[in-house]
Amino acid sequence: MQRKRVTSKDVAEKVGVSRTTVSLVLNDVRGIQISSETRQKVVEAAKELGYVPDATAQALASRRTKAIGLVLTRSQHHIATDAFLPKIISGLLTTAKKQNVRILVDWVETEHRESAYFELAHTKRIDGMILSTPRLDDRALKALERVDVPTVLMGNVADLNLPFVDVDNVKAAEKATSYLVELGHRNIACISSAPLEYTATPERVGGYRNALVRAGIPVNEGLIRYADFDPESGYRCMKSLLQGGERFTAVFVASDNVAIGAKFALREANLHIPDDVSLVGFDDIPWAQYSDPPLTTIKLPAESLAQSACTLLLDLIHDDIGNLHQRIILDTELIVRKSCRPV
Amino acid sequence: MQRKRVTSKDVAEKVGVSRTTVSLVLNDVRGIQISSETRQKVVEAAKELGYVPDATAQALASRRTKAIGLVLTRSQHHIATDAFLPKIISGLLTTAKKQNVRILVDWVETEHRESAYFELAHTKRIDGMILSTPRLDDRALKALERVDVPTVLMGNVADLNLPFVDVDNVKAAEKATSYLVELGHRNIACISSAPLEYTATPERVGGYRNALVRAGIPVNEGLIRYADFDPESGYRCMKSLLQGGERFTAVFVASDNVAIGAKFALREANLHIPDDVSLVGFDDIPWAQYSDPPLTTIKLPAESLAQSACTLLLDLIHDDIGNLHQRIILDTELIVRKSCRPV
DNA sequence: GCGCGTTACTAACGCGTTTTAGCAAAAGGA
DNA sequence: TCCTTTTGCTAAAACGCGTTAGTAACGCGC
Repeated sequence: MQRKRVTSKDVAEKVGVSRTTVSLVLNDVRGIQISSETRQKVVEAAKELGYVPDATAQALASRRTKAIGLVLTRSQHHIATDAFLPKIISGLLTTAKKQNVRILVDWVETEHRESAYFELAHTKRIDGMILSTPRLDDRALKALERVDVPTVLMGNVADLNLPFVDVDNVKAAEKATSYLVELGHRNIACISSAPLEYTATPERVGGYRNALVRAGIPVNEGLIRYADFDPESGYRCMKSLLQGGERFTAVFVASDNVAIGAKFALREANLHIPDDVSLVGFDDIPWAQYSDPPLTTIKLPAESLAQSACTLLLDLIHDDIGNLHQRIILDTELIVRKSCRPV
Repeated sequence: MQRKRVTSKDVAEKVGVSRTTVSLVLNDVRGIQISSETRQKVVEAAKELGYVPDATAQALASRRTKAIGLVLTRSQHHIATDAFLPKIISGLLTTAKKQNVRILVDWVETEHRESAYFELAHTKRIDGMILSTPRLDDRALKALERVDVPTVLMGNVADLNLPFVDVDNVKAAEKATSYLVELGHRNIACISSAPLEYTATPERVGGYRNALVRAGIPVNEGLIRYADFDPESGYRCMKSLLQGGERFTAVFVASDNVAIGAKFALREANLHIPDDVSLVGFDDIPWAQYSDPPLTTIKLPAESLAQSACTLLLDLIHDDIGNLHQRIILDTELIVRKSCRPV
């Protein structure tokens, strides 16, 4: 079955034209004159022979790989339990497909980040890259500013001059917390989605603080815990909160995935939602609406986020220069379900 | 910052040798004689100049892209809600990284599958591919047998002569169902993970049937429902079961993700787990152990599955001929938690 | 019948590697 | 001394495409 590869040369010979003509026709190059008769013959011959251009040769010649990288920087364990990744990939896939671009998932290990970004850029396997959940302390990121590969971040890093796509985490967290305040809660705890190095964390916890301050409620640091993405960390945080001695009637958990564990800890302590404790989540993962009771949460438009990131990146790649530091902020929405009640 | 690309020519000139020598040294080609003095000089010069080989040129010349494809065939919605994908990706990433191979996620739309597989193969962007959750009616799969790109399936298709990696779904489902039988249940319902076209479905439902038959319990077709991967379909199936009039005291749900929805339907009907209904799941997604009550389920080694698939594929790529029809079956384990009780 | 513009192509180079074939010098053996 | 190996390297040919510069043929106006 190892029938020989069909190259553009074969097509050219079959029609009796040059390879150049074949290339011009098939790539639909504008501003070039080829009789529609020849065009048709080329197209037909190509189809007949089953000609599929060799992607690597194309890439070498055109200096475009038609592939973009999704770069993950977290640990293997965190990737495996990331309730979010499927949506990102789905979003990326849909807009990439439309533009006839492929997606390369790459994983940069925590240890040698600096050189990894550098290599990623110089290897030229991809035309651009999307970095998900950047960290504040990622010094390697700074290097990216000077690297010539278009990059967009999913999630903002304040003092970095790169284009990014994000939601307004501060506002979203405020919304969630204010909702609890409006229900009359005054002792509201907070469990973050991740450690402080991840940019979304200070933003969301900040929003929580803002909401309290605005309502004239003093912020009690003893009611704040920092989780680490997965349910297990949520479980630990909630237990710590419960054992901490500080009283609370509501909790804002800045990640639904974390909330899964947090909820379990409440249950274990024989506390009921929403009767004993009100709970607001963040993300609106599929589980949220089938949770018992259905979880009130902030809906984070993950797929749109990915799609925007992808579109922005592709613009960047084609413009070469254009919107060098564009920022896209998407809206979030509070989905009220049944995990909260008035005090 | 557009400093010129460093090519192997630059390295060669700096050391005063030919490009060939540079290539031989840097690729550590065996059976070739180069003085260790020259070797060292080349390595140093490469590092000094920051030489990173151009992946596309490498691919064109060596006819190896050092990339494998993960091909998804389901709908966008199903990809977005796939609680499984992160583990697959994590598993793939770890073994791929070790072998210095990249992962390309590709999505073949349902409509034009046949040509899509063909193109994927001839494009030569990838050295091989992994197909996840194949479907029985995928006629395009047959074409894959004759295509010259190494392929491994995650999930078996009985009459297909391709290497695959899978768990013994029949046995696993038997294990789960038998567990319920042993607890004294006789009216056991079953909700599948997916429609019948997906190969795991008939296998798992088959295992459920086997267990009943072996215990001398007649199979009641009215107690079987077919879900569609996501929680929502699980919710629908359970509701349908509840409204179906047939009595049951236990349910085997062949997917934890589906169980999320099924559980919600039970709750809505004011039925308690395990007091009113015992529940066994399948997959052991992170949620399972933090569910209330913690879900007894079959642990499907997703990451190992992905790793095996990746290893097998890479073997196939390198051997060219070797284990052409290898099959790897991984073990599953029943994780007993608290969602079941004796009648 | 000459100049000029347009139409419809092609020759040839470039992309940055890997790979094949081979060669000069040094070493070893008789 | 002459012949054969071995050692250490190189020149040149792929690899399969994109692209630039250029040209042949033709029509048209004068």
